[in-house]
Formats: sequence, C-alpha cells, structure tokens
Amino acid sequence: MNFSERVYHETSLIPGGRVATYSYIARRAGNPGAARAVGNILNRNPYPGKVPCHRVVRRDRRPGGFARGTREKERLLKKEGILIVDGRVPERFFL
DNA sequence: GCTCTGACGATTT
DNA sequence: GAAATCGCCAGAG
Repeated sequence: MNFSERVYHETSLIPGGRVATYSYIARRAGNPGAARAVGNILNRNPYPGKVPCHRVVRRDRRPGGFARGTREKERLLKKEGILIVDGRVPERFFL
C-alpha cells in the first residue's frame, strides 16, 4: 500500500459529523509532516462517494481548499451538522 | 534525478 | 492581523 492509498483509507474512517486535519491524516498514514502532500492527494480524489474528503480541514481550523470550491465544502460540512463559526470549525467537531 | 506544483503549517514581517 | 517567507512532501512531466 503506497502513501496515497493509506491517505484515502484513513480519510474514509472519519465518522460523519466529525472532521480531521491534514496533518492528522498524514500522521495516521505513517508520514507526519506530509500534510501538504495529503492535500494534493485528496484533490485528485479517485473515490468520489467513498472518501469523505470534505471532512479534512486545516490545522488552524479554517476549512482549507476544495476541488469544487470552498463554498461547496462548507455547504457539505453544514449538511452534516458541522457549523462554521467565524470561518472556523469549533474544536468539539474534531476527532 | 531534477523541477515545478499545491485542498499545508509554522514563523516572521 | 494580514501578507510574505520558508520548509515540508508526494506526483507529474
């Protein structure tokens, strides 16, 4: 299993209504410090529908980017009950 | 193997 | 506190 496959796997484990950070996924995938690479990998998400890549946010709790726009990402999160206060995801929603 | 890119992160202006 | 700067890492070409 290469790094990117582990990233998709770990991301798929995030429960609904919860979020994780890029660095957290990088660490779980066995490569702490590869947060930036994780973002690039999720961007090309080959498993639409299977991998909830919108549940991965930045360490500073800001939403971060999204292939189809930050607005859409926020919409998806809100639909799961994850509110965004002042452009940030509250601490209680983190894994 | 080198260079460039970018859904990141921490530090410094 | 926003913007610039630097270090980081996997993919693509």
